Amino acid sequence: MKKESNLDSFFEQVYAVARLVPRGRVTSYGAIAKYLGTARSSRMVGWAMNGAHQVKPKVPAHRVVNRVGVLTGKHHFGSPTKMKELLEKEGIKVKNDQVKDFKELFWDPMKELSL
DNA sequence: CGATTGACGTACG
DNA sequence: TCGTACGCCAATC
Repeated sequence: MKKESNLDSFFEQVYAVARLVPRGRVTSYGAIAKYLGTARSSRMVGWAMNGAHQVKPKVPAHRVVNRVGVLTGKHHFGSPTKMKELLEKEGIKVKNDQVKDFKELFWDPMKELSL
């Protein structure tokens, strides 16, 4: 069985960065997309997350939100509140499906990994 | 096979 | 400054 999911696919790159997000931190689709050089293909990052649950190891997609810190993909975690629960469990405060202090909790791959 | 949608973001008016 | 339009690429209908 051949698996081309070896950093070859754009999705795998997204998974790699998402997995690098430290606990208690969050990042945005655009940040990952831009880090990969496809800032305009931010949508693809979201699509990649679509398979994040079936990837191994599992990808902490709950730490990935849109650029405003809104849990846009909360509905894809099985339950519309699962994402919020996971974030709060990591110490991240979520209010109205929105991450509090998102700017402070924001984990920029380009800045952290490029440092 | 063609059109539409989708976990977003940037550009333009 | 706020609102609207477009782009991106893949999957689904």
